[in-house]
Amino acid sequence: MKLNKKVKEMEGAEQKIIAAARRIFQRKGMAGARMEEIANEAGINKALLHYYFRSKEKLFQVVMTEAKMQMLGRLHPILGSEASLFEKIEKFVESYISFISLNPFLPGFILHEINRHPEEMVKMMLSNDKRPNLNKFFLQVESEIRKKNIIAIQPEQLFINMLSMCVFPFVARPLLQGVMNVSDKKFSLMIEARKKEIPKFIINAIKR
Amino acid sequence: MKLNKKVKEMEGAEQKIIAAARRIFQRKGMAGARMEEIANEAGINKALLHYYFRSKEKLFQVVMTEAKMQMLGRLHPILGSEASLFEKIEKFVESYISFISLNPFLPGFILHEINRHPEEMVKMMLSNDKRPNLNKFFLQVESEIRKKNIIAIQPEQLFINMLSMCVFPFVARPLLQGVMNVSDKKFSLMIEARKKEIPKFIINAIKR
DNA sequence: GTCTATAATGAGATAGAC
DNA sequence: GTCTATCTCATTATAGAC
Repeated sequence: MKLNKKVKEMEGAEQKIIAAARRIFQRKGMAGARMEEIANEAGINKALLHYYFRSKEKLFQVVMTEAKMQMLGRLHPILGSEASLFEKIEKFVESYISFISLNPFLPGFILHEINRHPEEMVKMMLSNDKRPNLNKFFLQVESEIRKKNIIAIQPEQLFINMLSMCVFPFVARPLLQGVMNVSDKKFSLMIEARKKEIPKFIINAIKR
Repeated sequence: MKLNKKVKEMEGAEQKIIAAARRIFQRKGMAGARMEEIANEAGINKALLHYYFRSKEKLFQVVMTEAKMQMLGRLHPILGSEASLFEKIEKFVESYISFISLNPFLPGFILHEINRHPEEMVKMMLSNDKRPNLNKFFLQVESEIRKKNIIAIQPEQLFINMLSMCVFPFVARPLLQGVMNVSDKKFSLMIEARKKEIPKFIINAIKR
């Protein structure tokens, strides 16, 4: 779509709009976002939004498609790799938390929008191209169970536990900070610590 | 507000409206909900909504206040009780999952709205009355660590892990089902199983 | 491509009859 | 208390000048 010539600073209006739309949509959701707000955030005019993207819906689709690819695209490479199970868990947690730290509103955004249109959204998430390769991971877990290296656990449950512990703190951050009475600074440190703590926790939980 | 005389079936318009507002707001959020939709869901007229509750905002506050009390009110009784740590974990997980199973959209609703207005919302959540009594739980964890009954772990991290595993599956249900290719029926069974699986998982992870 | 001005629609809120 | 009809304003979208 654009010749990627070193990608200087501002890539023109189109990219500024997408960047702005990302920020606004991710924080407020499709229904809560205002086209004018996005225009202001991008430092341009409302009419330009419609010039580049025909409608709010279209602009939303761009942001959502990108979001979904980022969140799901990261599942495959690691969980489908050839690494050992424990190594895989360590790599996955570390990499997933690192990524979400850079896009903290992404998970909440996706989850909220999916709840508003479960059928279409899920179909859209999975149809396009690469359906996450969880089977390899699941088979590996079952194999380790048979070899008595880990306790008996449904692979799906293990996966849910791992994903929950990685993602939930971001989705629930303000609430958790409020309930536990924790500062921004301390919470960030705790998130950072979780990159190592979660794998330890999981491996402790399942190893024999 | 009403004499609770056996609470027959339909409790009049006011209750029907609240019930409808709950369903719509919880699924679509404040911004995504439509007054007309709520009216239809309640089987009454738009104007009646404004007769009973002056505005959309007021109606929203009713639903949100109720929601917050239900979610946070359940933290104290169990985590602040006199039970042993392991027992407490078992009780909490079982009870929290049971409750959310009956109100599956509640967590996502609260988390989304908090993200839209972090300051006010969190203040509102914690001000009113009972701030969750997590200190007792945290001290208990530290005591068990000193007694070498469990491994060293930051009590906050343990709490986050526990809450994540309980709540996240509901927030992310459609996505998880899509990614793991699991039917409604099977997912419900998995949730039910988690009441026992999560405590086992946690206790395995922390016990010496 | 980018703007200003304006049209078109959507949705919350009110008036007034019954 | 409950309804129909209507008002008002916010927001998406377009027209048209530059």
